[in-house]
Amino acid sequence: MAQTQTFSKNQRIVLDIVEKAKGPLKAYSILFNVQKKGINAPQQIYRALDKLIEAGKIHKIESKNAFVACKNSNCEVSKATAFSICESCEIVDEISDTKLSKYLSKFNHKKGMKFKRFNLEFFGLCKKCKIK
Amino acid sequence: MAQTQTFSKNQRIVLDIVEKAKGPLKAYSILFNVQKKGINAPQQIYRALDKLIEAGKIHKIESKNAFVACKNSNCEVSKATAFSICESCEIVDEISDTKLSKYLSKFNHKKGMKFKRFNLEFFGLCKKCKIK
DNA sequence: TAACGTTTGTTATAATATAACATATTTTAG
DNA sequence: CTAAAATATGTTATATTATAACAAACGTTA
Ligand SMILES: [Zn+2]
Ligand SMILES: [Zn+2]
Ligand SMILES: [Zn+2]
Ligand SMILES: [Zn+2]
Repeated sequence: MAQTQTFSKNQRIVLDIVEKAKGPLKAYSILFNVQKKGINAPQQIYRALDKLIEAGKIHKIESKNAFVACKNSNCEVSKATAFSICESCEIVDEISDTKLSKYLSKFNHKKGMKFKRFNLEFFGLCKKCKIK
Repeated sequence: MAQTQTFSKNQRIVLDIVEKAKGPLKAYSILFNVQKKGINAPQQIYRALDKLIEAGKIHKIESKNAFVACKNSNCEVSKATAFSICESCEIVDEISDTKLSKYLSKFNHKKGMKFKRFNLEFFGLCKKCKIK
């Protein structure tokens, strides 16, 4: 069972914004959104993000330098993340597919490297953008 | 069969540096390396990189903002890339595993999204770094 | 309450990437 | 061959993303 974790003030503020967002948020857009709450500097955002990522509550979409809330509560997804990304509208969806996750977690490189973690990003066109 | 492609002067210079490098290179490190060859501005590097990536000769390691030469000549890997990354020494290795590639290329998201491309990054400790 | 680790606030700066515009070069088509 | 179009280059400036460094406050524990 996953440990219930307590977060600090800034961490809660950042998590809240990211969870309420419809899509991935950039760090500076988070900053802009929380300036009324007394957070003034990028450091404060990046520090909160670091902790939240470590805790698995937030993931970074590496190809976009943006951040999304984890959809899979109580799972170890921060070590096994997969996303689908629409190249047109940029919508991002976290993929939770047990088979895929198991397949990749078992995958081992020939060169003797044992993997601790992976991140997979799929790109394409979402349903809506295909129609247009 | 893959088309033999001709590259422009700057593109060849950048490709050459990246191919000769032992590991991933950052854009500004490429820039530094080619200043004696008359390339002076980041734009010139990024433009060359864009073309080379499109051509599948170079891949971007998204989690590191760095660039590596493609190991798999004559294949369509730019649409199906996988890398192993050592978290200690940061060595990067392009994975060419037909099964893995097929498995992921066939993978389709439930939400009706058809994927065109994916990028997978595995993290762990390489052989050398495990011993230390 | 003292010591320690964590979080915060703040200023400054580093690192990564793109915009915009003027030229030059190469390719294509009439 | 030659005008037009497409591609590539050079250059300056700027935008975006991320970290360094340091001082102060807070929270926990011994
Ligand atoms: Zn998740
Ligand atoms: Zn879309
Ligand atoms: Zn490749
Ligand atoms: Zn290593």
